[in-house]
Amino acid sequence: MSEELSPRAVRLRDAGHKLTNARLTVLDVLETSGGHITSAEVLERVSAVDPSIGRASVFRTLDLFTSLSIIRPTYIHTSLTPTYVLLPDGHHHHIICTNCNRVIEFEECALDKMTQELETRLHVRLTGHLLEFYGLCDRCL
Amino acid sequence: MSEELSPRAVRLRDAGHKLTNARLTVLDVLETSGGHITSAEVLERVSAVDPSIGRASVFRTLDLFTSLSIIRPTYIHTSLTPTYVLLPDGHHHHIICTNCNRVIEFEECALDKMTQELETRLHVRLTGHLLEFYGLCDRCL
DNA sequence: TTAGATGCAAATAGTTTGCATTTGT
DNA sequence: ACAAATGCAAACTATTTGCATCTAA
Repeated sequence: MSEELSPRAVRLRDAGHKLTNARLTVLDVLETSGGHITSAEVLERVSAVDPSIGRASVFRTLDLFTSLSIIRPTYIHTSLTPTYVLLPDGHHHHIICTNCNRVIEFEECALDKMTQELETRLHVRLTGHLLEFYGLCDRCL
Repeated sequence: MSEELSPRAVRLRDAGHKLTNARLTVLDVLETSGGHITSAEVLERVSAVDPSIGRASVFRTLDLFTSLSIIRPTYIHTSLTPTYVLLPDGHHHHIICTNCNRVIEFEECALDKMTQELETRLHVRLTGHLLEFYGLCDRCL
């Protein structure tokens, strides 16, 4: 089985985890999802690709990826289900419209200095971040 | 019933919602909780204060407060339960240790300019934000 | 070879809903 | 007075667990 390994798959393997079919499939679904996806959608797409992969493994994989900071669960509007956000380079930024729940993504990086400052001041090692803004989008103003 | 109204209670009333016993109790529990609290803890403390308040009302209130940006659900470590974070002045910042799940809060405000820049560039009105960093705390390094 | 990961199905837990009743304004 | 909110309990849905089996390294 010699597919191209995505950088995240390498990260996974380097952290000492096996590159199983279930994990690689979930990873691929996440990576081709555009960045925001609910667990229900992951389940659906995974079993479209390979129906033999069980629900439990998908959840176990999502938990594993979360603990590795590969993804991050966040709330968009459903209270019952989180949305998983891929953390592309260990970070992610978006705006959530509190009226229509639209998600607007944006790029920035004023946080690099802040990261360094916090690492020094608080004696921590930071590997990623999520920045969410809440407000009204142009359509809802 | 003429208690002192907290600024958030005023905000609630001004948004056209009734100041019911259930809502004021949930608000008080949140405000005296230190800022991070799960729905289970809210339920527990609310019914310790007034056992006649039903579960459903607590959830309805948490949803209402979320939609008003009074609180924000976020994931700390359980995948099944979110943690509600009070948004003190419409924003909140913390670091989550991905090893021990400790939450470290910090102050900052380099985001004010970013907020203004985004409002202009993307034609949105922003009312709050949540900034989460992930990494290892001093005890886990 | 073997620790780690899986799939299944049943169990669990958290949240939501419908509706008759109550309450804030 | 009356729309809005409530409490109850049942219904629902998402997630987790235990365990025998399988598989990547």
